[in-house]
This record gives sequence, C-alpha cells and structure tokens, in this order.
Amino acid sequence: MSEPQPTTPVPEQVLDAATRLFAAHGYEGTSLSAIAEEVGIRKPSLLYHYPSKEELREAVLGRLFSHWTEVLPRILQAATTGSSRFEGLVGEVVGFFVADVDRARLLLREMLDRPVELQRQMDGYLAPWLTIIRDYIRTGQESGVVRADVDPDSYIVHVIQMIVGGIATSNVIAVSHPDDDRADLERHVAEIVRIARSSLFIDTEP
Amino acid sequence: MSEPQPTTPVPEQVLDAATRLFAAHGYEGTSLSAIAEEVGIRKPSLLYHYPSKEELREAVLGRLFSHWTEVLPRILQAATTGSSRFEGLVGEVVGFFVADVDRARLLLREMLDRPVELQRQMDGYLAPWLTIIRDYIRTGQESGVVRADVDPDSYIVHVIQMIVGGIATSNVIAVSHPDDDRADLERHVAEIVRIARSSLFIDTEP
DNA sequence: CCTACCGATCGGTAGG
DNA sequence: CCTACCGATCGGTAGG
Repeated sequence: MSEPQPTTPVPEQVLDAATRLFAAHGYEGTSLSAIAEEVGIRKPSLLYHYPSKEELREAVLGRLFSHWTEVLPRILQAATTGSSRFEGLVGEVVGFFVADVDRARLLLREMLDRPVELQRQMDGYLAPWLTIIRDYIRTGQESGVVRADVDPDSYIVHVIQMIVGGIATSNVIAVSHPDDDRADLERHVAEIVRIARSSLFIDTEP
Repeated sequence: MSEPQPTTPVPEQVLDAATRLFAAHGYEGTSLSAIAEEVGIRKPSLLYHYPSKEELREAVLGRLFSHWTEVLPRILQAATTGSSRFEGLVGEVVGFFVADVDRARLLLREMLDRPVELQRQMDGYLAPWLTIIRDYIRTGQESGVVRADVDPDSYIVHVIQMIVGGIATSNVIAVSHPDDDRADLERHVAEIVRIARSSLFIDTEP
C-alpha cells in the first residue's frame, strides 16, 4: 500500500492538478474540491498550502512564466546566423508548448479572462526580449534578407498567437489522422513554421 | 418613463447580453442572474424564454454559426480571379470578427471548453466550404501561383486560427496606440493579411 | 492533514 | 413577468 519511493511533494502535486484542470475547464469551471480530489486530499488541506484559490492561480501562472523566462535567454544567445536563429527561436517556442499543451491552453485562457493583468505581466517579463527580436528583424530588413513590408511588432505577436492558438486547440482542428493526435500535431507544427518563415524572409530562389 | 419606440424583443436582448458576458467571462464565469440583471428582468423570467442555461448557450452559438453559414456562400461566389478571391475571402472573415470581437472570443472559448462538440458542429457547418477552398489552393499550386510546399488543410486552419485568435485577444497584444484600440486593431489586421498572403502565393517580382 | 461548519450563490422550480 | 423557495455546491474558516 506504500507509494513509490521519491514521492512528489504535495504542493507540487496540487500545482500539477490545478494546471491540468484550469487548462481543461478554466478557472471558474474548476472547484478547489475537484483539485483536492485529484491529489487525494481534502479541500481544507489544499487551502493550507495555498491560502486561497486566487493565490493558487498565481502560483500556476508563476511557474509557467518562470520556466519561460528561464529558457528564453539561452535560445536567443545560442544561434547566431539569421535563418538559423529564426529556426532555433521558433523551434524552441513550439517545443515549449508542444511538450505540454496545457501551457498553451492556460495562456490562451488567461488572455481571454484577464487581459489587463496579463498584459502588465507580459510587459515586465517579455518586453526586453521582444525588443531584441524586433531589432533583429529590422536589421534583416536593412540587409535585404527580410521582407520590407513586414511590421516587426505585429509580426512577432501574430506568429506567437498562431503557435499558441494552434497548439492549444490542436484537438479541435485535427485534419488528417483522427486516430493519431501526435502525427497530426507534428503536421500542424510544420505548416505553422512554414507560414512564419515564408512570410518573413524574401525568397532566395523563386 | 416609456421606452423608445422600436423596443428590441426580450429574448433577443437576453441573447445579446449572454453573448457579451459569455465572451468576457466564459460560460462558467457567467451567472443567469448577471444576464437577467443586464436585461433588467429577474432570473425566473429569463428561464421562461430559455428553459436552461445550457439551452441559452446553444442559442448564442446557434446565432453565431447561422450568421456565418449565411454569409459564406455569398463571398465564395462573389470574386472569381485567384488573388482577388483570396483578398475577398480573407477580408470577409476578418470583417466578420472585427465587426464584433465577441464573436472571436466566443469561438475561441468554445474551442477550449468543448473541443469535441465544436469539432462535430464545425464538420457539419463548414466542411463543404473548407473542401472548396482546399481545392482552390491545389489548383493554384498546379498553375504555379501558389507555393508548392503549402499544406492546404493545415494552412487554412492556421490562418483562421491567427485571425480569430488575433482579434479575440487584440486587447492583450496591443503594440502601438495604447490609447487608440481601433487603429491598433487595423494595424494588426493588415499584418495578418500580409502574413496569410505572402505565405501562400509565390512572389511574382522578387 | 482531518471533520464540521459558515454564509453566499448557483441553476432551477412552484405557483401565481 | 414576479416573489418565494429548493437542494447543491461554492470558497473559505474553526479547531484540533
């Protein structure tokens, strides 16, 4: 009856369960009892670790954002050349959300539920990185490898939107392998990357 | 104390209020009392027109979809040439959601909250139209105006995703005119259309 | 980590 | 279209 040796700490189990349920049913659609039940404890015990539902929400989002700000610097400095930096960056963003589609769903829900608060948080976390990417696109425009009519700020935002939205709703937009979600997701990702690339760079061999 | 002459019928007022509130706070985050209050009636009166919350939801989505299936045939038959048909189609999709951003938010929420049911509905409503567009892209590939590496089914889905997502979350992704939402939205729309076009057609003059 | 309990609010019904 | 009311469930607290 004993559990396997390295037992996950309860607060982390709560965070995992809350992430899954918030992503699937939304914040308002998820009760504390439902989260507690999934962990195997009672609601008051859950409230000992996270003193309110609102603080649990912040903990869930905090983990998502911190993971993100931790991994972003590494990617931006990794690749150096223009097109390989593009591939690396897009690949990493896609990889982050494909590794756990709940990340994309959670972010999309937050955009709908709390636009003002999210925008303020994003400004703090992401603004410096977006500036770097924008300058990188502008440099590409001056050297002639990037299309002149690209609107850098708007382009970045919509490519991210397309990635996050496409992965979050990948179960709705299935198109080829109704029995094989994995292969369908990879096909979608490939087309997303193609759209992002071909709408950014000037065709070298037409 | 009397209301202005052509009073909107109460059931329609309920539908309007429910659309706004479902879009802003989600289905679970909206109470029947809140909808009734916005209309100026009591909850039991609302339940006379729509006998349950679930049936109200279906009515809200039904109106959205019917408006859509009503307008789609017209656009598809309007334009004839390749690139003007593209502009017309994309413009109409964008126009439909820009005219009322709640339409985009409602659809995005439904994708997250009820993926299975929505996919079934979309299959019925939209499948024939998607087939037409897909064949049109394939014809373009054979005649050499459309890029050979486009994955038609996946392309359509992601362009729609980008449009719906971009408009639904336009208040989060503001980038230029924090004081002028309208101008910002138009700028976003222009870049969305550019991304869709340049990733579909082969550049004629490089 | 639990049982027991709180007031508030939920969707929905009775009855007029 | 209303008042009055139903059982169920919500987030959260007391107390151990």
